Amino acid sequence: MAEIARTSSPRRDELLERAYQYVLEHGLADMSLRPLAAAIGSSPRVLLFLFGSKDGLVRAILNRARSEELAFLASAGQPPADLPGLVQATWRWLAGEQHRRLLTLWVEAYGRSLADPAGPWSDFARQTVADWLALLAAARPAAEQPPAGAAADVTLALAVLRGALLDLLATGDTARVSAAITRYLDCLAQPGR
Amino acid sequence: MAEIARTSSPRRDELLERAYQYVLEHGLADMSLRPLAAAIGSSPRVLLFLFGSKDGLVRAILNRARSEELAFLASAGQPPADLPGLVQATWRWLAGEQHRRLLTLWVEAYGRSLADPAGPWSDFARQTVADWLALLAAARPAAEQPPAGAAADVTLALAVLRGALLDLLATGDTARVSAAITRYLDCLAQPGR
DNA sequence: CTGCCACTGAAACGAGTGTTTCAGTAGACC
DNA sequence: GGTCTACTGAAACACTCGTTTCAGTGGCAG
Repeated sequence: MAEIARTSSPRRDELLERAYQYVLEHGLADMSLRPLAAAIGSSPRVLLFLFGSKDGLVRAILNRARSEELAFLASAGQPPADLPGLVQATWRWLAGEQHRRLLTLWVEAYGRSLADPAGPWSDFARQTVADWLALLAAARPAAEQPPAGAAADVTLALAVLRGALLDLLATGDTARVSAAITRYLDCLAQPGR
Repeated sequence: MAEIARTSSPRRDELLERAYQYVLEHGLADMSLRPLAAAIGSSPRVLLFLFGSKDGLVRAILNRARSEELAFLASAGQPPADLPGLVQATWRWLAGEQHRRLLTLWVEAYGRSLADPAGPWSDFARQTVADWLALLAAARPAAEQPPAGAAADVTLALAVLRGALLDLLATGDTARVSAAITRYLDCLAQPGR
C-alpha cells in the first residue's frame, strides 16, 4: 500500500533541509534515495514515509529552492524601486558567489522542466518566469513612461538577467557579465521611447 | 573487455541520426539504451559496439546537436552584418517553431553540464557560450563605436537572446518575447556611448 | 498498564540499468 | 575456397533503482 506523505512535522522539516543541502552539492539529476539517505543520516524507508515517494521528495526540494528565491523577491521589492533599481539589486543577488549552487540547481530544474513536462518538475519553468515577471512588473514606473510597452520592458529586463546568469554560471567571468548589465542599465537610462 | 568506439561508419552515422531524433522527442535525461535501441531499430549490443559506451553515445548526440547550431551560426555570419542585424537574424531562428525541440534539448544539456561538470556533458555550457560569442563578436562594428566596451555589448546581446529563449520555451508567448527583443534593438539604435 | 502515535531498521521484491560473453552472419577481397 | 572486416542476436552478469512488508522503537496521554 502506498505511503501517504506527511504534510509537515519537525523530523520532515529537518530532513528536507538536509536533503536540500545535499542536492545543492550534488545536483538533482542523479540523486537517488540510498546515497542521499546515507549522507543525511536517514534511510530510504524514512524518506518514503515522510515524503510519500521519490517524486514527492523532489517536489519538496524544488519548493524549498523556490522559497529561497521568493524570499529574495519579497525583500527586493520592499522599498519600491524603479526598473533600473530592481535590475541592479537583482543582479547583485544573482552574481553573489553564495548563490551559485542554488542558481545552478535552478537552471538544471528549468531544463528538466522544459524537456519533461510530466514528472515532479512539471510547472517549474513557467512558475519561476511568473514569479520574476511579477517582481519586475511591480516596478515603480518612470514618470514619462507610457504603460503601453511595459510588458516588453519587463520581459526584456528578465531576459537580460537570466541570459547574463546563464553566461555567468558557465564562464564565471563576473567582470565581463556585470559590464554587460551595466551597459543595459545605460540603455534604460536613455531618454525617449 | 571494453568496446572501442568506431570513429565513423555508414551504419554509425545512420543510427546516430535516428538516436538524435529520438532524443529530440524524448529528452536526454531518462534516455536508456534498451528503449532507444528498440525505437530506432537496433539493439544495445550494437549501440555499445558503435559508440563504445552510453557516455560515448551521449557525447555523439550532443555533438550532433551542436553541429546543427554551428551550421546556423555559419550561415548567419555569412553576409557580414552589424550587431543589430545579427541579433535580429538569430532571434528569427531561435523563435522558429521548428527549432523548439532542439533548443529545449539545448537548455536541458546546459543545465546538466552546469550541475555535473564531470560526465559526458562536461564542457557543453562553456563551449556553446564561446560559439555564440564568437559569432556576435564578428559583427561589423558600427562606425562610431569604440572597440572598448565591445565585449560588454556582445555579452549583453547574447544574454538578451538566451534570456528571451528561456522565456519563450517556458511560456510559448512569442508575441511578448519578440516585443522585448524589438525593445532591445531600439535601445541599440540609440546614439551615444 | 494500555493504547496510540510518529518514526525507524532490515530485508526483500521486481524491474530496469550499462555492459560483457559467446556465437554467429553477410559481404568484400585475395 | 579462405580470410578478414563490419555488424548483429541472445543471453547473462552484476549491479542499482524505487518501493513494500513486517516488525519493531521510544514517548506520551488516558
